[in-house]
This record gives sequence, structure tokens and C-alpha cells, in this order.
Amino acid sequence: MDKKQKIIEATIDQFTTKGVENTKISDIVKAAGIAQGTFYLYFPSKFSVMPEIAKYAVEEIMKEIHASVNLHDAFDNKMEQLVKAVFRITEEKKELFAVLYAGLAQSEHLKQWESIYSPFYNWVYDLLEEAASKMEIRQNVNSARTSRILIGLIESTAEQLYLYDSPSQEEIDAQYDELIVFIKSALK
Amino acid sequence: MDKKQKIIEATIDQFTTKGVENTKISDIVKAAGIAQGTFYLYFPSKFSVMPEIAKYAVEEIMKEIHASVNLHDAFDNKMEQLVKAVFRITEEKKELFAVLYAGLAQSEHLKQWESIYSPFYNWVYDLLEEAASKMEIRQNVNSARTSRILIGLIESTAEQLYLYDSPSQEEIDAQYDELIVFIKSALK
Amino acid sequence: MDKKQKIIEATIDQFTTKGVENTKISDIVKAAGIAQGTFYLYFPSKFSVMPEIAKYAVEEIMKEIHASVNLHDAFDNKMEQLVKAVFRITEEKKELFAVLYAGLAQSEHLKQWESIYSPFYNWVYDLLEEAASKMEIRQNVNSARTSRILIGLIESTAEQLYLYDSPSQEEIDAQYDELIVFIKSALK
Amino acid sequence: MDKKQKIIEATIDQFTTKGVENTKISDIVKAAGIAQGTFYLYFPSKFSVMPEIAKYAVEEIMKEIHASVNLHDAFDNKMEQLVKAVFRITEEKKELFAVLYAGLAQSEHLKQWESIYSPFYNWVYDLLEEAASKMEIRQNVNSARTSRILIGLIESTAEQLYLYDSPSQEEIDAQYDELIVFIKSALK
DNA sequence: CATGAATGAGCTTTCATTCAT
DNA sequence: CATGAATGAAAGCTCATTCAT
Repeated sequence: MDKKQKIIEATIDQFTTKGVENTKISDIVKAAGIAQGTFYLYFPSKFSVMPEIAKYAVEEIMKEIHASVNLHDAFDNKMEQLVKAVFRITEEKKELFAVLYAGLAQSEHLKQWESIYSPFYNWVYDLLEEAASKMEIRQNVNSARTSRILIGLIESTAEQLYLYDSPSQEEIDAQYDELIVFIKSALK
Repeated sequence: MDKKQKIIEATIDQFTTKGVENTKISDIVKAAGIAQGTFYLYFPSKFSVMPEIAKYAVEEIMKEIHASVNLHDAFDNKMEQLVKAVFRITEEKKELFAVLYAGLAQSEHLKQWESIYSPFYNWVYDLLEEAASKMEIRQNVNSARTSRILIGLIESTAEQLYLYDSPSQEEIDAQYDELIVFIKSALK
Repeated sequence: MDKKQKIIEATIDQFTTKGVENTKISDIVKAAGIAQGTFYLYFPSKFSVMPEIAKYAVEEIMKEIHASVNLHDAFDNKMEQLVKAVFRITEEKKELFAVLYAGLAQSEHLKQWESIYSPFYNWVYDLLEEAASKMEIRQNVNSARTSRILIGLIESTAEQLYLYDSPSQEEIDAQYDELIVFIKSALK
Repeated sequence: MDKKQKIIEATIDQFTTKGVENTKISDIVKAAGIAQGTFYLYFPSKFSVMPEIAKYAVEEIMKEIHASVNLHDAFDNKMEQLVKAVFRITEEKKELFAVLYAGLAQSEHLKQWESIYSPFYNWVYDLLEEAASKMEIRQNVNSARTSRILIGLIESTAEQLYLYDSPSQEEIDAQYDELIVFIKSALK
């Protein structure tokens, strides 16, 4: 099997299990089942694996969205499905996202983030454009700007619920309902 | 005078200047003008200074808000002033917030974050409660839940602008306008 | 209460509990309930408490012997009582003796050991002298030399049993019997 | 060549020269001609080299015994040769034994001591068994128990002479004679 | 390409010792 | 005499990185 892929998977495993700073190269190679020196044939440092991890994370998000959102539904329904998908993937992969947020704030890679995240931005952009053309949302929505606002809104709410707090399912459902009403109202 | 305070200030200075991971204890004590061993009388590691830094950051946020928001204005005006205040403090202290977001996602301290942030949550909660009682916003808003949604929304937008991208002032203003319309519409 | 005495007792407590090398001055002062600096008013280092500990140990040995050995008995009986006393005190204070043996091999204090141990040597010396004069042992015994041989013999046997091995009570009793026969035969 | 062996030899050298506590890892690696980190590939601490040193010491004892004792001699002669061998090796390697006695009393390794010493115990055991079968010693000697008694007796006498005191050669010879008579009488 | 033993710079951490109060 | 916060030298130990195989 591809050693680079092995390294990426082992790194995700180690980062999410014990945190980025507590992960040594020796942990990664042990988990990957390769020799110490082999790591350096593919990556110059553990931090340089981060963009690959980010790519993986966005792929996971997009997979979840594609699986959950029915493009033929009405806008309101699609928005509900989108929020549910983000909540679901945030819960499922919360350690992965924690790693990413910590890694992102870490200087260098900030710029790459933009392009890695673009599939998600574009998907929401298209969603808004179509809804605007179908008069399903207010006409003064700028799709580019609002896509970022929306994604930030949904993700920050999901993070609060799954990363920082550990609320009951009822509270999560209530927060979900509050958010859905908030978004629908915002775009009406 | 107070050595603990000196350590906190020196740590903020070093963390924001060179990043958490590139900051050595020796950098901190040098900046604080104390002996190496003295650091360990107050903190067991550089990471354990993080909650103190978070407290400081929230204090700065609240100072900015108190200075910027006129409580006697109409709700819409107060909301505009609030968003402006968060944008301003995020721009001014972007390195500080970058440090915080990186540090927070780092395991242990997640729970403390909740209580450290509570002054901000409470302030927005009161704002919404009052607006609701004055019929300035829709009546089905749950103030506790929406305060979190709102804060996440405003902060995530500010972060995108000031931490990850480096857009022009026009773009920032346009994003601000888009956000204000989004929020007002959401609460109407 | 006398602070010096407090320090000695606390040091014995700490040394026997966690070992000499793992004991910090701060542990001792904490256990003694005094201030850090106070220690240095009485001792220049933790090692310099060792002679005091040795004195204490020999006092304990002599107390046990005086309590156990009836000077009016026959020599053979007294020897049995002596061996029993050494076994008993070795078992009771095995951690203390472990500390002492470790500390003794440590250079500087070797010379003091001689004088600290002299009460024990002298006691056995007198025992042998008296037994010789009463024809209870062979006449070519040199009391000075044999006192050292005897003490080394009894103590090394006790150490093996209580410090290094952890044998059953039957085995201890058997070893005691073997030793008694050995000694009696040696001196006959 | 073999780095582990180099470390063991360098550690013995340093321990016997400057004492265990005054020996730094950096002293050992300097003496061994290896890098600091290499030490930790083989041992977790300087104390963990102790069992290897003990093994070496017992090997030295056994070499001396094999070289000095003629197995075809009468028991009394062999015993004299044995005592002389132990005296000789104790004198020759007194620093090594001082290190060992200090290190042994140090907790953890006590149990290993038993098995490390077993070649010596077994050798004396065989000696006694043979002597008993040839009626050279009293018949109620238990070889296993008396081997421990004998070894403790000889070693403790040698230690007193060479480690703790520094007596004249005449005194040493006199103590030797006293000991030989003591042992012969004990086993008769 | 792959290995993994060896490296050693560099950091953390400890803790005996001091000294102003 | 007694204190205990502050000190900073000194050591331990880690771990990214290399390179001969």
C-alpha cells in the first residue's frame, strides 16, 4: 500500500488521539508501520501533513453533504438537510476538527485553507444562487458573501455544541431548531 | 511588581509575537524579567497560562463593547455597534485571538472556555431579552440560544476577514453590511 | 519542640519512605513543619543528617538488646537472645537499615560509622570476655576480632532474610536455628 | 564496538571513580565515547545499569574463586583458599563493591540480586554438599542455608577490613586467621 | 526507495541555596 | 532564630534529523 497514504492516515489517527503537539514523528511512523527515516521521504515535518488532513476533512464534509442533501428539494428543506449534515459530521469527527482549528490558527497554512475549503464555499454559493433565481430567498443576498457568513454560522454553532459543551440531545435539538429559524428568517 | 501578572503579560507578548510553539519558557522569563525557576512557582507549563490569556481577551472584548455600544439606542443601532466593536477588537488583537483559537481546540481547557466567555454571552443575552420585551425583535427568539448563535456568527465572520483572508477595506465594509442585513433579517 | 530533633525525625521518615536520593530538602521541611531556610540552620545538606540517623539506629539496636538479653543467663542463652534481638530489630526497621547501608557505602561518613557502632562492638566484646573467663567458649577466641566477625555474621544473615528475600516464617526459623548451631559450634 | 557494553564499562569506571551520585549521564557518555541520546537507547537511567554491574562483579568473584581454589584439595584447604579469594577480590575491587552495596539497598533491584548472586551461592552449596558426603564437616549442616550464612560471614568480614576500616596488614592477617578458625570450628 | 541506530542541540524542569523581611 | 519567595546553575531527557547500509 502507498506509504504516503499510510503516513497521512497514521497522522490523522495520532493527531486526533493525542493532539498535534503531543504527537512525535516516532509515534506516526510506529502507527504507520514504516521506518523513522521513511517519513522524511514524503513530508518535511509533522505540520506539513496538515494540508492533507484538511483536504481529507473537507472531502468528508462534502461526502456527508452530497449524501444528505436532495438537490431537488425546496431551499428551506435543503438548508435543513445541510445544517443536519454539518452537525452530524462535526459530531462524528469532532477530534479531527479540533485538530484542524488548532492547526489553522497556526500561521503559515492559513492561505491554503482558503483553497482547500473552496468546494464547500462553492457548493453553498450555488445553493444560494439557485434559490435567489427561484425567488426562494430575498433578492439582495450576495451569494459569495453570504455563503461565508452561513458556513461560519453553521459551523460555529456545531462547534459550540460538540467541541466545547457536551449538552443533552434535547438541548442540541433545540439549538438546531433555533438555528434553522434564525437562518430562514435571515434569508427571507 | 506582581510576578504572576508579569508572567501573564510577558506570555501574551511572546505568544502573539512568535507563536505558542515557538515560545520557550526562557523567552517568557526573559521578557518578564524574572528567573527561570520563578515561572514554575506560578504555572506548571506555558500552556497553563492560556486560561489567563483567555480571561484577558474576554476582558478586552467587553471593554470594547462597553465603550462602543450605547445602551439607550434602538436595538438595530446597538447591534450595528456590537458588530463594529467585535470587528474592531478582532482586527486590533488578531494575533491574540489566533493564539486563543489554536490553544482552545487543545483539549483540556475547552471546559473552562465556557465560563470565561460567559460575560460576553450574558451581555448579548440581556440585549436580546430587552429587545424582545420592547418588541424590537421577533417574539419566538430564545435569548440564551440565540446569544450563542449570534456571537458565533459575528466572530466567525470577523475571523474569516481578519485572520484568514486579508481583504480590502471595501470588501470588509461590504461583508459588514451583508452581515448586518443578515442579522437584522434573522431577528425580525 | 526542638527543631533539630524534628528535622532528624522527618528525615528518617522521608528517607525510609521514599529513599535517600528521592528525598528533597523540601520534603523534609514539609514533613518537619518548618520553613525551607530553617533546615540550613542545623544541617548543611541532607547527607549530613546520616550520622544522626546512624546514632538513632544503633540506639534502637542497643535498646532491643538490653531489653531482650538477660545478662545472668548462660552464654549460649545470651547468644540466642542476641540473635533474636538482631533479627527482630532488622525486621522492624528494615527500611532504616537499608537507608543506612546505602548511605554508609557512600564515602565520607565511613569513618564515623566505626565510632557510632562502637557501643554494639563493645557490648559483644564484653560478652565474649566474660564467657571466656567463665570457660563457656574456646580459649583462643580473640574477643575484639570475634566481636566484629560475630556482628557481621548475625547482621548479614538478618539482612539476607529481611531485606533481600521475603521468605516464609518457617524458613526464617530454620535459618535462625542453622545460624545458632553455626555460632555455638564456632565458639566451642 | 557494542555500545551497550561500552556504556556498562564506562559506568563502572565512573561509578567507582567518583561515586554513583556524583556521576552524571554526561560523564558516562563522555567516557564511553558515545552521544548523550545513545545512552537512553539502552538504559532509562544511570541506576538501571546497576544490575549489569552486579553481574560483572559476581563474574569477577567467580573468576577469582575458580582461579584460586583447587577443587581436589581437602575441605579445610579449600575453605582457606575461598576466604583468601574473597579477601583478595574485595581489596582489589573495593570501590566496585562499595558502589554495589550502596546501589543494592536502593529498593527496586533487591529481588534481582538474589538471582545475580546465585552462581556464588551454588558454588558454596556444592562445596558443602561434597564435604558433607566426605564427612569433612558435621553432618547436620544444611548446605543451602549454611552457604548463605558462610558467604555473608566472609563478605561482611572482608568489607569491614577493606571498605570501612583501613587496618595494617598484620591486623588483616590476624583477622583472617581468626575467621578461618571460626569457620572451621563452626563446621566441625 | 527504505531502513533504524545514532546523534546532539536544545529544551524543560528541578531543587539546593540564599537573603530580605 | 525563623521564614519562604526567589533564584539560576545544573542536569535530565527528548526527539527531529541524518546517513551508512
